[in-house]
Amino acid sequence: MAPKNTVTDASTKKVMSKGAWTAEEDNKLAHCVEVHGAKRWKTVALKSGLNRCGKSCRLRWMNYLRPNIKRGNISYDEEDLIIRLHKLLGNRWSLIAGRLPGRTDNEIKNYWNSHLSKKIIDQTQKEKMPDQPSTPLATMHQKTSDAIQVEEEGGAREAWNLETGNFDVNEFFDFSAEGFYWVDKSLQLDGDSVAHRS
DNA sequence: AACTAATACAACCGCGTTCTG
DNA sequence: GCAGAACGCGGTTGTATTAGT
Repeated sequence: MAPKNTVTDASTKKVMSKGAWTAEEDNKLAHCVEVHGAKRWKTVALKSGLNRCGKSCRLRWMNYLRPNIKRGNISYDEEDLIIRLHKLLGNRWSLIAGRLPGRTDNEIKNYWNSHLSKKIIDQTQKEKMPDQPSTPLATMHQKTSDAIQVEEEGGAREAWNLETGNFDVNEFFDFSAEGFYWVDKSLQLDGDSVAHRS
């Protein structure tokens, strides 16, 4: 029987390592990605000499080793943006991460699950109470809700399909350019570095 | 000091989508 | 056009660390 920290790769039948990455593995992976590029993960996994599957290599690179990864606390602005984007996009973490330079989908997903989902629930409960306190989170949450409500009531834009309850992301973002742009300016952050296109 | 619960985050897993031969 | 391989995403789990009792 294979040890607990191994897994058998379905395609090669090889027994692969799993679990936490060591500094040595990180170095090997980083070097191999430099040579072969961050695309052919099967090749990277093979050429690196690591006993890891391509999937694992990709994940490690994307979430930890990639250049320009921003580590550390999520700022107020970032948190604000995550909340707004989640309201619009739901659990589409990679899309949300694409809007936050240096942040990974995994990091945002973790942050949401451990911090924000709880905050939102607490806030929702408080909002049911009269004379709710005006916390920054409540304000931003309300602002987003208001923006969406205006869309619904105005009916000028049909991002929300009132019959089906469906939401069309393309009505809020323009994905045609690299990155994406706010179509709805009301949801743009103050001082947002990505320009609003009109 | 020891134990338990809560929290944070890295990594794994399964599945849908896209690519390639 | 099809099948298998590879990729990418979101959900979930595992574990180390911290806080509370």
